[in-house]
Amino acid sequence: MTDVLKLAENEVIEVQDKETAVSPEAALSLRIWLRLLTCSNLIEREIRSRLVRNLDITLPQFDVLAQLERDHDGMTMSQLSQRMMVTNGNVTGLVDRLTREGLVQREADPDDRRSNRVSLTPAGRAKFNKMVPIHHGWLEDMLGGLDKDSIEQLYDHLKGLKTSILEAKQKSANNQK
Amino acid sequence: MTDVLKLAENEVIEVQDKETAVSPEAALSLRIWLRLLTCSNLIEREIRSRLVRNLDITLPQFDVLAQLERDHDGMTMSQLSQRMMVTNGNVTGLVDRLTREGLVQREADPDDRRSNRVSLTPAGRAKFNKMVPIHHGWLEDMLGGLDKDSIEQLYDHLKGLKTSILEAKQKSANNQK
DNA sequence: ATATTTTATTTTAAACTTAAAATGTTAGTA
DNA sequence: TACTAACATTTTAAGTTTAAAATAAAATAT
Repeated sequence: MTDVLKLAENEVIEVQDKETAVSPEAALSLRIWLRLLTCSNLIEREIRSRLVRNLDITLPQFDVLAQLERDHDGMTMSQLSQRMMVTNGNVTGLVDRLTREGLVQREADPDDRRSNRVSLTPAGRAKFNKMVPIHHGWLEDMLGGLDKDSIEQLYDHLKGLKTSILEAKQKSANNQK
Repeated sequence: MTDVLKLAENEVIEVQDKETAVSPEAALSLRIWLRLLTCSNLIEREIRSRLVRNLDITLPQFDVLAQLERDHDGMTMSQLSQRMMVTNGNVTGLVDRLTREGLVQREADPDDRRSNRVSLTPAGRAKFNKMVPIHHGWLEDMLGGLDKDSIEQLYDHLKGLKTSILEAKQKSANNQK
């Protein structure tokens, strides 16, 4: 029930997490979800703490900058919240704090007085560009143990998983009608 | 840059998320991380909202019950936080709220006055057992679009990913020394 | 044109989460 | 024994997150 990881020089570490704490008889769908969650949590926690320690920014704030970076015209609060997969109210607070830091800016949409357009400031863009290669290096470290083939196959299988989830979501949305 | 999902009866939904908002030229390690994160977020958000709506419990609280369910003797706060992959302080609050609800209980460890043992109350165990099959059904829905082979392969590849992440973690821990 | 509904956003309350500091306890050591 | 380090947990401050209610503007229908 415990992952034992063998490393160089006879080092051994034991890992106890959500996934390893589940019996092998448990349904496959549960086990795969827990393994997925464990991987996701491990990466996310590592990136989160490194961002704060080394680059002085929180993970959600980094995510906002990453979403805004590609759209030079900025985007609305709703678009931003949809891309980040969080609620509208959540984005309000994040953009407030980033505005206070001078990294993003809000502008009224001239055509729709309900909407704001949010975009990077030059300072925000500069800071993000400086962080990108460092962030990328961290990911390379964590995924570096996989050979090219495994990565490609994992990538494809995750595509299938994503499709399955979205189809289920769509079906349940239809049932609501 | 947008996922288009084709369903029965010419239905089409468009999805904008972290992953689809990234260019195909981006490094594979970044793309795979974003796809993994998207899958994880989609499942987690769905489970989270269904737990609150249908079973009147939050996801983190459900996670606590799930961890405690297998150990009839309970476990310490530290063990619990390690398994849940969250900080100690986080667990303190969760256990406080669950104790208030009467679903878990704290007991002093007779051998070590620093430690508490946390365990399910009968009410907590009963509630959890009632939730398990429902929770399982939700997962089956979301993963149901995958054939058996794909699932097995995905499961194996995630194992490799997990190992890669843990090895990187171990290496960076060694560099600290 | 007026009423209704939808959309975009913010606000609110409660819970969650982290990192860091603080507290109390145990173990190891000179 | 007294000092020190390690450990288990809680507390604190700041930020994150959700669901739901509130506000305001735009789109639609009658």
